[in-house]
Order: sequence, then C-alpha cells, then structure tokens
Amino acid sequence: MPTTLKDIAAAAGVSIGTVDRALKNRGRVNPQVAEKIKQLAKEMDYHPNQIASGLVTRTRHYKIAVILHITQNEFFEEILKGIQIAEKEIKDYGMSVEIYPCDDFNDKMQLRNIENAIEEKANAIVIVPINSPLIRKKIQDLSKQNFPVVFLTNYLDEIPAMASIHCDYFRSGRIGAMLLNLISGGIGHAIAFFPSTVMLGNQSRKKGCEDYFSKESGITLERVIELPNDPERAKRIMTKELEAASDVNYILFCGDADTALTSMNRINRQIHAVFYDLSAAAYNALRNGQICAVIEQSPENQGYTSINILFQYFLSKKLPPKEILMDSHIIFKESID
Amino acid sequence: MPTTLKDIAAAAGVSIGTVDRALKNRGRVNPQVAEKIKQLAKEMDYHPNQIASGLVTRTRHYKIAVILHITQNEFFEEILKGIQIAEKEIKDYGMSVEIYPCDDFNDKMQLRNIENAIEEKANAIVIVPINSPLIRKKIQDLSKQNFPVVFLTNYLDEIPAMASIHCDYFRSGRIGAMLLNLISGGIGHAIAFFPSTVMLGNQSRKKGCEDYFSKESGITLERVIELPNDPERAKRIMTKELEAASDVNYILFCGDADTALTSMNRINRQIHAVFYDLSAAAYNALRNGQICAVIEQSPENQGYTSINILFQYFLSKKLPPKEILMDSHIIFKESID
DNA sequence: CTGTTAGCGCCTTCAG
DNA sequence: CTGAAGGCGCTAACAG
Repeated sequence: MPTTLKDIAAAAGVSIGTVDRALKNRGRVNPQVAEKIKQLAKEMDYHPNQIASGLVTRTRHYKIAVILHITQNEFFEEILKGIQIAEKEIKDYGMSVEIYPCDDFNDKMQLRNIENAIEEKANAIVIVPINSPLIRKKIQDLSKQNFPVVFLTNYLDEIPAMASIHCDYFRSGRIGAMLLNLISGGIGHAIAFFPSTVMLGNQSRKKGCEDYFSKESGITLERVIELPNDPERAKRIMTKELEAASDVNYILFCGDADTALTSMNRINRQIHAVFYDLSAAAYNALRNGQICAVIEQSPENQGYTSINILFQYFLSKKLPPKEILMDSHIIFKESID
Repeated sequence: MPTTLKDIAAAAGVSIGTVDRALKNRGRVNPQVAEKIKQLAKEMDYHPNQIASGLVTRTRHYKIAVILHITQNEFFEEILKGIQIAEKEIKDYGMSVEIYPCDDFNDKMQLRNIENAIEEKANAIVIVPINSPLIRKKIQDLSKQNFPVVFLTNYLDEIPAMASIHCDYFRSGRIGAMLLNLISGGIGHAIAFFPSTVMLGNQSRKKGCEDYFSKESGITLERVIELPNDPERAKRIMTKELEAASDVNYILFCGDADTALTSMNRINRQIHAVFYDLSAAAYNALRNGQICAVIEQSPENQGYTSINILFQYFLSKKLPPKEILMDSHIIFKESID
C-alpha cells in the first residue's frame, strides 16, 4: 500500500496542502515543518502517484511539435508509427502531438515550421535538425530560453538540447563494413553509398565504415559516394558508378532501397549488398535473396522515445539523459522468413 | 479535447451514471436510451480515460504471481529486470508483483508455488511452465476456471493460456545454424549443445537448427547434445564430446556461458562458437573475440510484456494476442565494442 | 430504470 | 505561513 500525501499529512499532523508545498519546494511553509515533512516522506518511501498527477496535468493541455526535415520516406513512416503510439498514451494526460512536414532538407522551411510551432503555443519541439546555420542559430536561441528541444534520429554538434535520440552512427558504419567483410570471406572490392551529409549522422556513419575498412577488413573499400535525395538522379549516378567500377562486387547502401535495387538490376554482374533500414522494398529483397543483410536502427522506438521523454518531463519535471543511443539490429533472411 | 462521460451525458440529456452503465453494458438501463448513448459515444469518438479508471482500480489491489522454473540464471536476471520496470509502472494503479523461486525443473515445487500463489489471493499468474503432467494438468484446470495465466519464455503445447510470450524458437535455431555456416564460409564440422528438452522451446530450437543444417548449410552438423543444468557435469560432458569429435571446429551453444568457455579452453584446438543469450560472460567473450556471435531474445522485453499484458487486462479487460513472439537479435563484436 | 454522490491522489485557489 | 475545498474522469454504492 504505497504512501500518499494524506498519510504523510496525518503523520506530520498538518494538512495535505502543507505537505504538498513542502515536498514540491513551493515555499510558503515553515522551514522546520518543511524539514520534518521531507524527513517523513523519505522514511515512508513516498513517491507521488503519477496517474493522479496526470489527472491534474490534463487541464494544462501540453502540446508537442514534431518537425521533420524531409517530405516522405519509409524510414520516417516507422518513426511516425512510434510517435503515434506515444501520442495515444499521452492523450489521457491532456497532451497532444502535431507534425510539421518539410520539403527535403529545406532549412528555411524548417525554420518557419519552428516559428509556427511556437506561435501555435507548442510547449516543446521534437526535431530532425538540418545542419545549417539558420537552424543551428534558432535552436541555440531556444535552448537559451530553456525551451525544451529534443533531437530525433539526428543531432547538431555543439548545440545543446534537452536530449538527443539516435543510433550510434559510427558503430553502425562499422557494423555495415564488418558484415560485408564477413559475407565476402574477406576478398573483394566494395563501394559504399550514403545519403546527404547535411545530416551529421551520415558523416559519422561514413567514418565508422571507413574506420573498419581501413583497419580490420580483408576486402577493400574503393569509394564512398554521396547520393542525392531525388531517386531518378540517384539511380543514374549509382548505375554509372557500378558500371565504371567493374571489379566491385560488394556494396553497402543507405538510402532509398528501390534506387539501389534498380541500379543493381541494370548492370550485368552479381552484387552482394548490405542495406541500412528495413523498408518494405528492403524486406522483400532480403526475402528474395537479392540482398544479404539489413541493419536497422529501431526507428519506431526512436519516435516513441522522443515523445515519451517530453511526457515524463511535463508530468514530473524529470530530465532525460542528454544522449539516448538506440541499438542497431542486424537482420538476415533467416530473421524474417 | 477528448470526450468525457460528462460530455456524452450532456449530449444525451441523461446523467453520467447512466452513460457509464450503458457503455459498460452493466444493465439497468433502458435499451433505447442505451442505444442512443452508444451511438453518441461513437460519434463523439469517446475513449475512456485510462488514468482516471486507474485511480479507481487502485482500490482493488490486484496481485500478479511470477512463477519461475529454475533457481538462478543470468537470462532470468534480465527477465526480472523487465518485470521490475513494469512493476514500478503499475504500482500507482495499486497492482503488485510477487516472485516465486523454484529449484531447477522441480515440477512438484512449481506446482506448490502455483497453489501458494492462489491461496495468497493472486489475481493472475505469469509462469515459465515446466512441461510435466503435474503442471499441465494444473494449468488446464486454471484455464477452465478462467483464471488468467501467462506463459513466459516458454509454453505448453495444447494447453490454453491467456497469452504466451517467447521467441520464435524454431527460427532462432535456424539463425544459429545460418551464422555458423556464414562464419565458416560453408566448410567444417559442427556440434550443437542445448539445454534440457523439458522446456518445449529448446526442442523447437533444436528442430530449427537441424532444419537449416539439413537443407541449406555447407558445414555439417555432427551431433546435438543435451547438457544437464549442473555446470560441473555439463563441463565434463562438453569437454569429452569436443575431445572425441576431433574434426569439429564450430559449435552452437545454448546454456551457461561459463560452461562452454571453460570446455573450449580445455581442449587443444580453436573452436569458433555462436552462443545464445547475452550473459556477462558471453558479452566479455564476444569482446575478446573468444566467440563470434551471440543470439539473444529480448529477455527484458519479455519480462516487461508479461506484466504489461495483465495490467491492461485488469485495467480495461483488454485481452492480449494469444501468442506474442519476441525478436531474436544477432550480436557481433562490432555491435557492442 | 435513473440520478446523485463520495472518493481514488494530487494540485491549485482561496480564505484565514 | 497553513487549512479547506473543488475538481480532473471514472466507478460503485446508494437513493429514488
């Protein structure tokens, strides 16, 4: 039978109002009485009942703005699933979530979204931050004003935020390289294709990949190519690269799965591939044996956690860890078949 | 602003008591009025506020008994972690968890624990069921009486339960075999060591392993050995097996990690190993390069889910899916380093 | 068959 | 500085 404010009030011989003020340090209470109450609370192992607080919090209508960096993308569908699950859970607490879409890597638009969100009385922002001076400056300002900002799946170096949720990109790069090495038996030539380095995570992943190839790999990494976000352009570039490097039979690929699969089909030799992120296209390709493995970074969990952090914060002022790293999972055909 | 009972009451021109009775089908309400209320609830998208219900539920003091099958074991430490997290979450709702330990695979003791739990007014049981007639019969009886039983990390065939939470053992066996095949490059000889087949999951995992080896593997599976739970005896058996089969250089191992590591050290040749379950010993061995990979089955999540299911059930009579399969994760050195 | 009410634990406002 | 009281939404007991 957990202790309640009432229990403490009875034990201390005061009213629950006083106990509440004392424990929440809201002043207006005799210091000696406050001390005694705190003492008692500890002894009686008091922990505020979150659901009761929730019922009260409900009247405050907290709003969370989720600000993306890209139009549409299967990876973000997964993230959104997690966000929606969390959204349902916090609804009873009177909290809500609003999504602000954005054209691909358009920092001006992202900035406007931030401003709109604040105008519309958002109490916190979850953002996939584009690494541009515009956004960096804005987030810096918000942090200075103690406005809660949570980075989701990406981050900005040197810019403080309440929390930053993403995978360990460097490690994720190393895992990709390791898998290629394992699959190849340590002999062969590889190319890595990565998306825009405007997102810092991609830079870090690239470094991890290069780290492994340079130190621990039998097969050699011939090139690292940055692909544009537009699928048609990406396909052309990727196909050309694969045609040009005729000794390359292994690839590590992060981006739109269809782009890679199409390019691989266009050329006339077999390519063994490891992909990042489990889109529907990647899932099918894995089942068919077109690709060897997929590395994914718990997108749903990332989305869920970003909201949950703010929920905890609104409910009980609890600060999350600054950095929350999500696991990278390795998936083979046998994992899903 | 979510709809409340009050809102519906106002819209229907009745009191909230009537609305509540109508929506919960508790009778004592004019069928026509009830129909109208249900209609309104749908239109206004009413969903009961769980936290408000929780405050009321709190007075009912639901108790969950967790009944294990084994004394101690690192895998179950992880399971317990998940259970404890869930326990904290449901405390505010007046629900509690009690653990009943058990000597290794002692079905009589497990039966007594079930009986004790019920005598001590447990409202539900989470159990790692030993596959013995004694336990099978008891659970069968409980199910007939509609007493909620949840199977955790293992199951009983043909015996109904409210839910069954475990990994896909067959798939997990296939993944293990696939990894050995991948690591070996498809050439070599292997032995698989598995724990007691009193637990049905182990039988299924064994089948999965054999399935892959018989159909898709380059390396050959020489034998499958069932090891006893006692580490000293297990070490002797394992060492002897490895010494006898001098051409075997790959093993798939499920059980106490220290047993395997000691046995591998005792013999005079290098063995490449894949382990199940990420114990501290396995973690270190993976980092040191003593073993190649580990397959784990989200034990913490399994424990958490077993409690969470019952929480949902007590709070809102929501029935879980009959079978909840947890992912198997593949972990290499690069995943943790 | 229907309405009213007390209360779950906490927070906030208003009196004193 | 302290106490009392109302209310968050739902449930259950009790009147009518």
